[in-house]
Amino acid sequence: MTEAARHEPARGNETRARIQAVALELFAEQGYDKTSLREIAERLDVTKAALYYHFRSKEDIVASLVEDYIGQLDALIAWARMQPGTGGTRREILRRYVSLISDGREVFRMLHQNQAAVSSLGAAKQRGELFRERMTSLVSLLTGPGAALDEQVRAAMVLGGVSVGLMSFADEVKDREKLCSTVLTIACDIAEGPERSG
Amino acid sequence: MTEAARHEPARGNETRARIQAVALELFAEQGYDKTSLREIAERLDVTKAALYYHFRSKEDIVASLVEDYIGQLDALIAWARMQPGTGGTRREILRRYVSLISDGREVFRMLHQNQAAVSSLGAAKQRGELFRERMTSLVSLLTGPGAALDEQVRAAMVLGGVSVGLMSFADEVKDREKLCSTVLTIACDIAEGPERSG
DNA sequence: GTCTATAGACGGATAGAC
DNA sequence: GTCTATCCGTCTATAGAC
Repeated sequence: MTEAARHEPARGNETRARIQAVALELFAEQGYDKTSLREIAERLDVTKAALYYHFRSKEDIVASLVEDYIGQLDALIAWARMQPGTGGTRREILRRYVSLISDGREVFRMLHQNQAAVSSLGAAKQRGELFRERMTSLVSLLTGPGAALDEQVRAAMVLGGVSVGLMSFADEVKDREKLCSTVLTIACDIAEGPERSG
Repeated sequence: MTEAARHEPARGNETRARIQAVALELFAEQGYDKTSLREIAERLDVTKAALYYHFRSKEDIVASLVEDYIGQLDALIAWARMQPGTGGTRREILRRYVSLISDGREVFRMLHQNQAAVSSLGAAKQRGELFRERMTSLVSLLTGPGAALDEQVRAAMVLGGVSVGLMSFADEVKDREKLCSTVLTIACDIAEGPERSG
């Protein structure tokens, strides 16, 4: 074959990517339910029907957006499960988690602005509750098995704090790298809080 | 008048409250947009039209739900503005904030599951961005004016952590008071972190 | 790959009887 | 306060031409 694989024509994927970009922006901005396919199509100067060439349904568009992000989260969890439960591992988990959210901040924001809408998606249900489940896993990995309640609460608060810290200041900071390292430093500080004597 | 005030008949307010309760549950469970007035009416064994006697619109229902919660948040901010910027004040802000979220956890959950949907409500826009604005105020009150970036980030992470901590474990803990005090203790610990030497 | 046209369903909201 | 009936708008999705 002198060309790219038949079912992945270059132009087609370009258009597909443009659809995803516009959909992501609109979903995050004004919500999944309030964004119609007509609106997405208008922004791209195509018609609704054109969208259906690239995606089976509206749900399919959001699913394609979430897919990669969830995959990375699962990869992080899988990696963490194979590491020793040391302080160094926990810091590395947080470091990777911060990077993951920072890199996928658009999707992350969209996801959290539309939790109810996205959670009730058929595909989402098959994959389990998108977030709750993964957050529980990460909490376990940060605390170790059979941790006391307050350790679990602390770990959950660290993860929640990372999200809020990154998202709240994402738009009003010039140097994203610096924001990430600030958040990471604080997160590690919090996570190690109760074990300072150990 | 031997009866209650004419425009607040007992039965009417009972029904109104039942509508609010059902709506809150459904909005939180499956989302604002995916919950139709027909569905709410069916649960109450009345018709859609009956709902319109108690509320002008669907938007009006959710607005009535949010009203009280936002009012309490504003009251907390107003109170905090009149206090001295001491460590004791900051702890008291956090204590009240924890109570506020714990008491209004149903509304809080609904609100966060439907951020996009609720934010684009007309009434919401008039009151300013429901959350962002208030969170910024609270961050200022926790850090004092002109704080460095990392102090602001830390304060934002504390507030985010409180929400996540309370919501994540709300369903799997028997003693809510204890969860609140655990979260508060950790929140204060985090908030005081960088000032330990001062 | 993109178009026009339309099917088919559902939602919010109102009118007016009781 | 609650009902029946209905209007009108919008949406997702599909059929079929180009």
